[in-house]
Amino acid sequence: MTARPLNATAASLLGFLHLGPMTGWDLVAIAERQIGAFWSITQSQVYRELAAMAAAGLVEPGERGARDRRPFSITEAGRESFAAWAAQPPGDELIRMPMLLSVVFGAHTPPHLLAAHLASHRDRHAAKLAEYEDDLALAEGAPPGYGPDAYIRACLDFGIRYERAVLDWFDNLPAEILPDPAGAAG
Amino acid sequence: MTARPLNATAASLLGFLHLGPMTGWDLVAIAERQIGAFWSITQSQVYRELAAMAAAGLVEPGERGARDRRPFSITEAGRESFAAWAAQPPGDELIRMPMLLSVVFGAHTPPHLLAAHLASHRDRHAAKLAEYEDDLALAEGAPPGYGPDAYIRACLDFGIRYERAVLDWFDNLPAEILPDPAGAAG
DNA sequence: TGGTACATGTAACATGTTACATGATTAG
DNA sequence: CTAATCATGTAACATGTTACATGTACCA
Repeated sequence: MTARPLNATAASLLGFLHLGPMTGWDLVAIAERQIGAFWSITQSQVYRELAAMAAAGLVEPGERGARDRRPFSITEAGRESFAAWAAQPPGDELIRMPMLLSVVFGAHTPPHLLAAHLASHRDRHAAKLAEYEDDLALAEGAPPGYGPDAYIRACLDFGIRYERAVLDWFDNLPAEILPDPAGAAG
Repeated sequence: MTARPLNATAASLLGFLHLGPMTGWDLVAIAERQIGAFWSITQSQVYRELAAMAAAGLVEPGERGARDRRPFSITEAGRESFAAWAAQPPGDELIRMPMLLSVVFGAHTPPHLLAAHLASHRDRHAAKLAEYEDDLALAEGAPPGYGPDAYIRACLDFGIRYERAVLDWFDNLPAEILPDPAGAAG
């Protein structure tokens, strides 16, 4: 029915369904793991998009299994729709950093409070970096032909470079903004 | 009426209104210039939020001027609301990069097409970097006491580090993904 | 037998996007 | 006179978020 172009979220679900039939739950998990760093998806979105795509004939529900699992598989129309999406030039990135908003208006916040918030964010970014580096080590340890392909590794690499840049930024903030870099003794 | 906590978009409008009364148009322009890199706002959002905040008593419309300009000023309640927002720990960042989505599913796209899309994005990032670097040069050239404060400069610095990291990523993609880095002769 | 993880789904709402309608003012 | 820019606003829709309701199966 719907010839409307796919949105990126729906498209990514179709992308994963190329690997085989999956339930909404599976899709949430794989999306979180593989694209969570630069494309967040919530559970209710997944079920909503699956329902819409099923109505549009892009996916097909299979038999309900144990625990009411309902696997969806991609249809031929779904593959075509996905291919059309993939051929389009990707849109511009969207970055929303409430933390930087806090920084721009930093003059309105008690300095110790702003510093504490920044330190907390720095920790989170450090943790993410560590996580991505672990993933990369795993990827590189995988026997040839196994493990993530070059495309997926490139995304991991992006995450690592991004997090490193963010940490560098934290560590080079002027003392008036972040007096005592988290984790540093002196 | 509304004691509901501010959303970040509304809060940033209030933040700018600390500088003095502004019209919706002015706010769009200043937001685009100062926080556009990490917080996008559209015109219709601005007018909607202004209307909502006026209803909630956080801003007050002034007399209409030439060209029907309608300046809004922040009220005392608005200042309080903004201060409360600013004291909260900033939320997590949200990054949405359709380009990386294209990369993850890169195996489904004709290589020359993907490469062309990537090259185009690389150009855009290079342009942004140049723009931020110009801004920084301007900021550093300003006489002491004029020009952007340390907080605003820190955000600029973020933009520069971010764009550099992105460009480095492009320039280190494996040849199977981006065979001929844009702008490079050999 | 009780807690945790699995699994699906809905409802209500907030936020963001796109397109359009309308008109004033200015510069050439 | 006319095109560009300034300026406000609405309508319709798409997308994203949060909270909740319901129930299954595994494991200690």
